[in-house]
Amino acid sequence: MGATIRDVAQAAGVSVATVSRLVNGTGRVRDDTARRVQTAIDRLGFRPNAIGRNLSTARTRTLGVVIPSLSNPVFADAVAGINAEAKAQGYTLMFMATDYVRTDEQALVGTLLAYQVDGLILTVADAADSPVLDALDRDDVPYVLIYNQPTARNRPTVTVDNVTAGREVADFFADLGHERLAMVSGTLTASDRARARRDGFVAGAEARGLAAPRVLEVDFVDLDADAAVAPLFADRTGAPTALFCSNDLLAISVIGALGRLGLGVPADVSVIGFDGIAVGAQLHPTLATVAQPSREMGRVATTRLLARLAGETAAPATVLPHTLRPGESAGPAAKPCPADLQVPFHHNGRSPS
Amino acid sequence: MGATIRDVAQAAGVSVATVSRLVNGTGRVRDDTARRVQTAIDRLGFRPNAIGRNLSTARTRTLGVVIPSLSNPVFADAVAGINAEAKAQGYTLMFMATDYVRTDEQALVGTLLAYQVDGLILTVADAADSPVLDALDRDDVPYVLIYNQPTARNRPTVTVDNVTAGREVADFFADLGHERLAMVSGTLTASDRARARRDGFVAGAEARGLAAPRVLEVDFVDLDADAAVAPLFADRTGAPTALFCSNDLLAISVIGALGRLGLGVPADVSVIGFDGIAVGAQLHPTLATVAQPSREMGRVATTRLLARLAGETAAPATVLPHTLRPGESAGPAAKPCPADLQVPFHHNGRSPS
DNA sequence: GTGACCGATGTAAACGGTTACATCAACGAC
DNA sequence: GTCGTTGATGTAACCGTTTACATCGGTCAC
Repeated sequence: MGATIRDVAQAAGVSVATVSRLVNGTGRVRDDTARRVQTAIDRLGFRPNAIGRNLSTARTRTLGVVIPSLSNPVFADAVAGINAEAKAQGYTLMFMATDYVRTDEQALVGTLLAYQVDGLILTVADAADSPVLDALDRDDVPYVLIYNQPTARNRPTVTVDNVTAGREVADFFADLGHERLAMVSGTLTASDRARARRDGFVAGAEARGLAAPRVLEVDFVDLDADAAVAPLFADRTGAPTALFCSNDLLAISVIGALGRLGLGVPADVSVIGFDGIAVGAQLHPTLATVAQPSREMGRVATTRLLARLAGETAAPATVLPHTLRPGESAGPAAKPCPADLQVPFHHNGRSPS
Repeated sequence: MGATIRDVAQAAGVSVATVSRLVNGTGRVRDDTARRVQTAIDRLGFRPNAIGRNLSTARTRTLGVVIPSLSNPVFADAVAGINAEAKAQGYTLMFMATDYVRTDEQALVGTLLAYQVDGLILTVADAADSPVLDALDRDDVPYVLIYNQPTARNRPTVTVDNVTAGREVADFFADLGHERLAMVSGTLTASDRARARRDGFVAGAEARGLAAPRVLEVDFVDLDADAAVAPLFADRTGAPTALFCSNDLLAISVIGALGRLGLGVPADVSVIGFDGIAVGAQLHPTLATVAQPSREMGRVATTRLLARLAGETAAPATVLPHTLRPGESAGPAAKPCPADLQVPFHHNGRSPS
């Protein structure tokens, strides 16, 4: 296809070493020689083959990224941040999505490593119990985790404090007068951070003297929100008045399902999500959420990884600040007067058959 | 870092050729030899270096992807489709986002080519006028466009029929009784498809005997929706009652801005978007939109690209079906004065029944 | 004039695979 | 016994770079 360095060298009447030196700016080249070589480069449309370069330098200036899914804006944002920082430093990304199939992590990372990526940025299902990470540690491959919960293994991680955030959500609800809390979470075994959020939430509820929140685990990948949410409200009198969803996408689906169940948000049920995806602020009602600085997390993770590649050793965990962002979807608990309790359900337009 | 094929060969007491043949399944290897080699591979944790392989085979089994942004779910969905198909065929992705900076396209594609991607899938600002595509054509680099508008150059493209879709939106509004239409679009020069949608929309309005829609061009990247939308409604009597937004993200922002202007959707203004991103169906009001099969577009584009890599030549443009998906954000025009009601000065071509 | 030094450039050996071709043993046909 | 064939394996060139080291004028101090 393209011209090689040898073609250029021949055309310019110099050796390949001279061309290489000029192209990379290593070593000095006399001005008139440089001009001659440059002319040849332009004429032949020479573009150095990165593969050849990588092979001889054993570095690719490529970063591997493995995330659960691109369809969730929270990951798309992080990747955007990674991409921006990587680009700024002259690195290119190769990325793969696991689609939440935990057992695929290994193979994806394997592929990336075969391509000799210089380092990896990943979100795994569970950082505390991960064959992939064990393998990376064993082979001394540089990597940084994002979103994952920091563990006793002291793996390099960029994250928010999920436990505290969960606790704050419980406080938030308690401050609004809610007494019966619940959580709707994606598969807990597939997400260490969801577990952390739950732990904080449950602990927070307990600290405020509230009944232990019911925790509903749903299949986030192909979600039937209506069916998933229904059981929570089968028993009307004991039904929760405040729902913590483990992520915003889930919260949005849940709010839709609640509407179809005839439950108003926030009139009957308050809902808060997690992530702070941009679209949440555009919803009606606007989505209350715990916002994570996703783009920034991607940026910081990249910075840390590149620092590590440059030989520096850094702290195991970087914790970035989260923000509990109130929204119209979460309001004060309905006054617990008996009258209210009798009319908790207004059915939607569909005529009963 | 890892063991090389030579290490394995030595450990197993065979030549590198034998190891290579076993690993790739090319050529026969005696059973006991195979076992010996396999043992060595396992023991050393040998993983073939893709760089070395690529250099000698001149193929990388890597696809380059260039899209405007990952933050727009419509592109994230397409990438998910590309990723799925590529993975299924044993290809890996390298991708880059232009962040709508048109002049960056060239450099990004250049980087990808330096990495010797086997082919490219891209969405450029304007397929009819694109130095990047000219260069790719000249160098005979295989690529497939997605989302872009097919042009006279017959470049391989996977898309929906944006013009027809735009016309259908005008029809849709007209059928609902709207008479004053407008469009809010991202920068037209940065998007050939936005132009096509506008052209169809304007033509459709004309065909129905409506006044030419006002077309508002906004900076989509950092959008101040409130300021952008305001001028349309400065004169409230002449203000449009139906708004076509060139994409869903824009529509969502516009709906928010309308609310802050005190305008109800759809009571005062009907809004329809374009793309069919999943979150639209979860909004309140649900977002009317022209849905494109984004994931499928990514999948098909990948299939076509891989076919091209396998030597097949395919049709220039694949047009996938779009769907005008009604939603609560678009409703009948508010009844004007009774006099107007009696004088329907347009009809839809079908005979009244 | 000689030797040290210097800057510009060339030579050739990696890097880690693939693969055309060579080699070699075993076997059967004659 | 010779020859041809076949299957298993080895040898070494090659892919496109980088780079340590060699080379070669020229300049300068003495």
